[in-house]
Amino acid sequence: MNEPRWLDELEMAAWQGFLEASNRVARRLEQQLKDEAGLSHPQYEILVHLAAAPDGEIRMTELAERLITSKSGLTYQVGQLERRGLVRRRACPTDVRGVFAVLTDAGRELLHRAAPGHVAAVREVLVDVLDRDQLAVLAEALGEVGRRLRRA
Amino acid sequence: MNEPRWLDELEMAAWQGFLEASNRVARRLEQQLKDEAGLSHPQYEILVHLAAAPDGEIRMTELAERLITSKSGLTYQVGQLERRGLVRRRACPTDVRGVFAVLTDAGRELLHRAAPGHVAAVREVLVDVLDRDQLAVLAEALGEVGRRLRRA
DNA sequence: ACAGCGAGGTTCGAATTTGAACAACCGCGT
DNA sequence: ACGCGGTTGTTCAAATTCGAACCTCGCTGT
Repeated sequence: MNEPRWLDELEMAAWQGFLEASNRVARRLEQQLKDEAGLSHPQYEILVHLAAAPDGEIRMTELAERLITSKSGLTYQVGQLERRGLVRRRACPTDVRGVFAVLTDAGRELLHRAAPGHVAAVREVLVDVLDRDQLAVLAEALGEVGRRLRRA
Repeated sequence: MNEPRWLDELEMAAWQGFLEASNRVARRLEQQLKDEAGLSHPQYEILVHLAAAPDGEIRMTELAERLITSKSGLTYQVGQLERRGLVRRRACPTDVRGVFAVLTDAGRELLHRAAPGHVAAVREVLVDVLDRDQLAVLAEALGEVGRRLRRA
């Protein structure tokens, strides 16, 4: 506990900016998705990842890692989506324990309807607010931040 | 409902980087604070804001806005901190409805003990990962993102 | 003075989240 | 073959979050 290297002005500004932007953006998108598509952000992300995967299906554990959420949390949300017919579970043929989350037609359809509004919101709150240079630095810098934490 | 403007590669990289970094950083800090100080991140933030305020006290609504949380959420967390003697409530003299959240000595003390480890973690996951130029862009760009959402 | 509009906080119920505990199972090494 | 450590997904209780309803009260216009 000998070296409290505090943050200087620039570091503090970056950190606080990051914190505030994270919270506000998350809050805004949560609301937008709820209003326009009846989905929570975690649920929307599940659909997005499934839609991007081959055959629209991903193993539960793998999906939980991509979504950066707990396994139990994913079990719950997939359950919710399953009740609404947007996702379905499929047993893994090669591993009895394994379970695939599979995007249904209804799920894919809802995603198609929800995506435009969501992208528009993402543009409004972040992408269209910044210029190309800023976007490039964001991608580079935050990409590295994420990558490091992914390993740890 | 005309054709939506999808995100190009750079925009997508920036957005995904932002999302992943937000989640992973939040998750990491949450864990760090819980382990080393027995505080959740929202709780830590409450202490920080109070410590930075004149007389270590802030009105509930004002505090909720700064923390970017709901009023009811703040009521709950202040309740938790109060039970632990880290914060105390004080009636507002000029407005009977008003309530100040006040940092206690114990709260200030715990914050002093928790801060070094927290700052170290912030450095480890974000600040020390980036160079000065990147920090400057982050501060500028995300500052603007936050500012816009604050108004809306 | 006073009615009405809104702000300030809390309370309430419903929805989520997390980690720990569990049960079942895979597959490597001997 | 067989034992065991490590995985997989779910269940469970506890903690947290949110928004809506609510009550009290401050402020403004008349």
